[in-house]
Amino acid sequence: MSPRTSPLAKGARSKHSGLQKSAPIFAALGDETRLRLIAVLCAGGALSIAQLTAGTDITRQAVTKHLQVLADAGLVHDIRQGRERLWEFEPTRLEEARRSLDTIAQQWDQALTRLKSMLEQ
Amino acid sequence: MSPRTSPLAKGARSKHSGLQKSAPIFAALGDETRLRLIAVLCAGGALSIAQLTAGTDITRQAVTKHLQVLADAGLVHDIRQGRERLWEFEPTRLEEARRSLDTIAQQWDQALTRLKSMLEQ
DNA sequence: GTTAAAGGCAACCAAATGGTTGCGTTATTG
DNA sequence: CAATAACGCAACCATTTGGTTGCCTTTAAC
Repeated sequence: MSPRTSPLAKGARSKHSGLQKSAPIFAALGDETRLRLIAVLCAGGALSIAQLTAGTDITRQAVTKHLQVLADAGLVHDIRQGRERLWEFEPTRLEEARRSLDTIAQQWDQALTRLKSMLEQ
Repeated sequence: MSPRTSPLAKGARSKHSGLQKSAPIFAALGDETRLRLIAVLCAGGALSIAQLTAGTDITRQAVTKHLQVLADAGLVHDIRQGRERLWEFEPTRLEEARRSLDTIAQQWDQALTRLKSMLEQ
C-alpha cells in the first residue's frame, strides 16, 4: 500500500493559506454580546459606550472590552468626540470573512462535483 | 431633550434575534487550526484522526478536541468505521453563518442608503 | 494469538476570556 | 467653580480554552 500522504502537510496547507488569516475575525464574531453590538452598530451609526451599555445586563467596562476585541479584529473603530467615544461599524473586514466562507463553500461544491463525476464513470 | 432610547433594549434586540444563534459557529471557526481542519475536510472527503494529525505540530488529542468543538457547532460529523473514526465536513451550518454575515452586510447597506437619502433632502 | 495501529478517557497545566469592582481623569453643564 | 456624566486604568476573579502526558481499550494484520 502506498503510504497515504498527510493532508495537512506543509505543501497542502499553503493552498488554503488565505483562510487562516480570517480566524481572528471569526473569533471576534464568536460571542453573542459582540454579535449584538455589531448588529446595533451596523444599523444605527456611531454610538457611545454609555449608549451601547444601556439595555444590557453587563457593565460598561465589559462593553468596552468587547468593543476593544472588535476593534482589534478591525470590525469597528472609534471616534473621539469631546468626553464621548463614538463607535462605528467597519464593513471591510466583514467582507473578508464573507469571502472566506464563500471559498470554503466553493471548495466543498467542487469536491462534490469531482466525486459525482468519478461515480459516473 | 427626549431621553435617547437605548439601542440594546429588549425590543430593539429582538429584531436581530436570528444573529446570536450563529455565535457558536463563528466561535468554532475562530481558530487557525480548526479553519485548517475545515479546509482540508471540505476538500478531501472523510479522513481519520491520524490522517488529520499527520503534518501538524500538535498532538492527536489536540486534534480530537478541535474536531469535537467543530462537531458541537455542527460543522463536521464523524463516521465510525472499524477501528477508525472518519470525519466529514457538514455544509449546513456554514451556510447559516454565511447568511448571518449577509444579513449584517445588508443592514449596513440599508443604513447607508437611509443616511444618504437624509442628506439629500 | 501476538503485535501494532487507532483511538478513548482523564488528569493536568498555562494562558486567554468574560466579567466584576474601585478609583482616577477628563470634559460638560448649570 | 462645583457637580456630574463619560470614560480610562488596573487589579482581581472564575471559567474556558488549547494543549500536553499517561494509560487503557478496541480492532486489524501477520
